Amino acid sequence: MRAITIKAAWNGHSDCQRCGIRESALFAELVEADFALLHDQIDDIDYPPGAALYHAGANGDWLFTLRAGAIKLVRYNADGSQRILRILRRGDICGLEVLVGSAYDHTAITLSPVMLCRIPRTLVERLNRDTPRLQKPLFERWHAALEEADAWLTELAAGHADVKTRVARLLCRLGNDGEPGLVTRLSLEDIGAVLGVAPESASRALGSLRRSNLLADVPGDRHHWRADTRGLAALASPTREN
Amino acid sequence: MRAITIKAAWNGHSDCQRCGIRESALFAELVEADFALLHDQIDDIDYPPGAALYHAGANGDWLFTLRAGAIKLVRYNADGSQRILRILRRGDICGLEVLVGSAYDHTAITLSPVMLCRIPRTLVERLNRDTPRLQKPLFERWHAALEEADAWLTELAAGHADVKTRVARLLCRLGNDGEPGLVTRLSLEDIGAVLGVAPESASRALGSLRRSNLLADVPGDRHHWRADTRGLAALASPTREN
DNA sequence: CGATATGTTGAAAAAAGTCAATGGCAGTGG
DNA sequence: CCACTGCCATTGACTTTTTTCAACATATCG
Repeated sequence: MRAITIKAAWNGHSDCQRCGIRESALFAELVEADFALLHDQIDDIDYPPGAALYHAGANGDWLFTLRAGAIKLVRYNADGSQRILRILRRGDICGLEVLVGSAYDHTAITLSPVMLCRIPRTLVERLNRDTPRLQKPLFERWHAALEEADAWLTELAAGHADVKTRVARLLCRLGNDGEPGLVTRLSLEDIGAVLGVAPESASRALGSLRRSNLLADVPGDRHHWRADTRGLAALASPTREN
Repeated sequence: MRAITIKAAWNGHSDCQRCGIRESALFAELVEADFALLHDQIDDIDYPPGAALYHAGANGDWLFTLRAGAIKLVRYNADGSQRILRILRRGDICGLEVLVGSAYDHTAITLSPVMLCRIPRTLVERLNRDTPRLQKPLFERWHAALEEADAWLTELAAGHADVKTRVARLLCRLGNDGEPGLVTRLSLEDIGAVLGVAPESASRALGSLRRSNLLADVPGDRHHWRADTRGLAALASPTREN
């Protein structure tokens, strides 16, 4: 591990009322009056790939809403190896746990250039006290996180599916909403840390997918792959009729 | 799979104010006045082993608090195999998700004789609307469920640990609070469904643990094992100094 | 007392891990 | 501009772990 000096770029305060992901954001159901409280408290920040938003166990003063890019939530084992527990995409929230305890449960690291909103914990707590409108979205966020964890346990964890199948499933989950066929690229080490396999095994699985024309590099773009989403999905689901 | 006719025994309404797990229960922080609302709405029910509390996708009208015994939360794959996502113990809640959507996310099946409280969804919703005291415990429950899912992903899912180690970790999690050294017994199929391994592999791991005197059957009790918790923990954690 | 479930064990096959060598590519510094 | 270095990915050969298939044991239940 090397020390990285990351310069996060501050883009000013967020205008939540005109936010591009407003309809899916935490504050979707707030009304005009509520937004007065938000003014100047939420910062709009960019991070380069590989930046740490926060570390597991650290005291948490902020929640984050991801507006573009991808973030991995990581936990480190006693032996120093990492395990990736979730990968967050546009519209996802991270750091929700600071509303319960005050420490972060995971380490959050950017996988690509990231644009996000940084929301003070105290603001969410105050809004939640003052209006009943925030509670439902908060419950829904908890539920979504749990659903995601459950899906990883069923689809991505070992058992009844070989590495190639699970890599295909992972790639399906990494699809970019905007451009179909474009998936965010992970390092072999990261794929290994998601699936619990050796990086070499991940490489062999990717190689096999490439040879089947289900996956290809994007020339000049080291942050994405080009993927045959339908083909991968067919491989990923055991929908064979026999 | 065989059809089972299960007769659940109704023990009358619960007296939440004098509940044995009151301090850790959902309603721990309610005050005297709130309990008036609870009267006669919460049922105290017993289930035999192998009973289904509810099925994934079914409409959910109840939450459950587990007062004794163990419950598995299961999801079925397309090919009919089961995956166990969590195992709930005394004090745990299941069915929280009905507060968000109205359908259950998993199938809940008892692993042993179970005593639980059945709470109507509408009651929790009303209480949560009328008093602010329920929100914090609800958030904490969501958080606890997510923590548990994350722990399973890191400790029990494959990767950097062989079957024997993971079985040892699972057994550590199955310890009974009341009687140290007594752990709730799972079938080989269930262990397989938790760890994502074949039942035969689970059997071999258990055999190895038995031969090391870390595990033994309890004569006359098919619902428990006797385990050397310290020895298992030593096996489970990679805390070797070398 | 069979009949069915569940658990155990052995032997062979398959999957994945490990170790090591190689190649490409980006960034660095002459 | 080019060699050099470090990082990451790929590939092969070999080892280990786990699965699979099968046979057999044990227990429960009508």
